[in-house]
Amino acid sequence: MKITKPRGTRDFLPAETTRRRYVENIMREVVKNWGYSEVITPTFESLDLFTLKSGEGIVGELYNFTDKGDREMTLRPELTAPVMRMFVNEMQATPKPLKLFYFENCFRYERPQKGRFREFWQFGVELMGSSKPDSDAEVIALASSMLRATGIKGSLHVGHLGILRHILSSLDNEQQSKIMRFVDKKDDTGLDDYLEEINASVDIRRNILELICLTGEDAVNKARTITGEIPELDTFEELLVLLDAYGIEYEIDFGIARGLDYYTGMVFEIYSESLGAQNQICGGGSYQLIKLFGGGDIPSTGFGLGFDRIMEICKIEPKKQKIIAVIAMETTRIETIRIANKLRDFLPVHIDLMGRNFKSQLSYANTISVDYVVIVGEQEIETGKVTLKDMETGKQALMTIEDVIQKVSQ
RNA sequence: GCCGGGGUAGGGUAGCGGUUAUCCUGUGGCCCUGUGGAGGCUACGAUCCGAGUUCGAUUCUCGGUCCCGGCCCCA
Repeated sequence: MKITKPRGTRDFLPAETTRRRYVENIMREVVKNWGYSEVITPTFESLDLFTLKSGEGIVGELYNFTDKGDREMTLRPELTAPVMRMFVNEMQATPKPLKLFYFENCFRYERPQKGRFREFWQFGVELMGSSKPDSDAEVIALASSMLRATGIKGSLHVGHLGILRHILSSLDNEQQSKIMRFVDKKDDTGLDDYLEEINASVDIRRNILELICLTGEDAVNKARTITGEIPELDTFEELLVLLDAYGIEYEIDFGIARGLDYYTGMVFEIYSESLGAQNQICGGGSYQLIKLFGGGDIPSTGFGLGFDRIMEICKIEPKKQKIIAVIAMETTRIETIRIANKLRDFLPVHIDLMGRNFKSQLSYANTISVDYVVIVGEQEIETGKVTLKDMETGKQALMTIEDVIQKVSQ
C-alpha cells in the first residue's frame, strides 16, 4: 500500500530545501541586524489560546484534537498568539522594548490553492512595549527590508484604524465590526447596503466612503477635513515622516481594516502581483492582545510574512558550493577514507559507497556534477600524493593533500 | 462548505472499448577493474481508489480521493 502525503502538505526535495534555507537565512540575517531575537514556541497549544483570540468560529479551520488526557489542543494556526502567551507566562519583566522574531510552520485546515497550504511557514516579528509611531515605523521598515533582501518588490499599503473608528464612534461595537469587515473586503455595495440597513446618518455614510478611497500625499489633510483634528491623524502623520526617513515607498490606504478587534492603530499590508488570488505576502499592525491573555497593558506591533508565497515569487538561487569526490581503487579504499576525512574540514566530499569500479566512480562524479575529483590510486599512495582532477577543464595533476586543500578551497 | 479543470513507470508523455500499454528521460548493471560527459546492450518501473455498464474498461458512467485554479474564509 502506498501512503501519500496529507492534503495541503508538501515534500521539499534537496534542491528546493536548499533554496528555502538560503532565503530563510537571508531573512534571518536582516532581522538579527535589526536587533531581534528568535523564539520558538510549541507546535501545539491549548485550543483556548486561539478561540480566545479569534473566536469560536475558527475551530473549523484548525487542526485540533483531544489528547489522551482529554485536553483540547490544536496545532498552531499562527504565531502571534503563542508569542503573546509566552510573553505573559514568562517574559513580562524583561526590558522594553522587547523585540522578537520567529520562523515556524503553522497549520490550518483550509482548502489548498495557489499560495495556500495546510502546512505553511510564517516568518514574523513582534515588538512589545512601545506605542510610539517609531515602533510602527521600525516594524514596517523591517518587513520591507526583509523583502528587499530577497529581491521581492511588493506594494506597501499603510493605514490607521483609529481614523475609521473615530468616524464610527457613535455606532455600537457590533455595527463597527461589521462595517470594518466590509471595508476590509473592499465590498462597497455590501457596505452601502449595510449602512442603509442600520440607517446610518448621512454624515457617517459620506465620511466612510470618502475616507476609504483617500490616497496620495494629500490623503492625511483630506482626512482632516473629514474628521477634524484628532490625535490619530497626528500620530499617523508622524509615522509617515519616519517612513520617509527610512526611505520607504508606501501608499496610504485607510481601507485596510484587518478584520479583528484587537488591532488598535497602524495597520499595513504588502501585496505582490503574480500570485493569483492569494496576493498578500505580509500583514501587520499595532495591536493589544496581551491583556486578553491575562497580562498587563502592553502595546505591541508586529507582522507576519507568508514564507511560502515569498518562495513562489522570489527568484534568487543559492550560490553553488564546490563539491568533491574522492575516487578509490579496490586496494586503496582505506586510504581514501583518511583522505576524505581531511578534506571534509573544508568542503563536501563524496566517496564511493556502491562498490563501483574506477570508471563508474568517475562517471557518477560527473553525473552529480562535482567540481573536482581526487584520485587515490596505488601510484599516488607510493608517492604520498594524490591526483586532483578539475572536472570542468579535465586537467589533472599530482599533488599533496595540502595542495589539494589550498587549491579547492580558494 | 461550494464551483471548474485534471490524475498512465521516479520525471515528461502516447493510446481513448480488445495493444505484449508507446516513446523520451531517469536509476542500477555491463560493454570498459587507472580516467567522466557520447554510444550500445540489459535490468527496474505506470493506467489514483472503488463500484457500475460491457463478453471485455486505461478508455464510457457514478462515487471517493489527491493535484491545479477559483469562491467562502484569511487570525
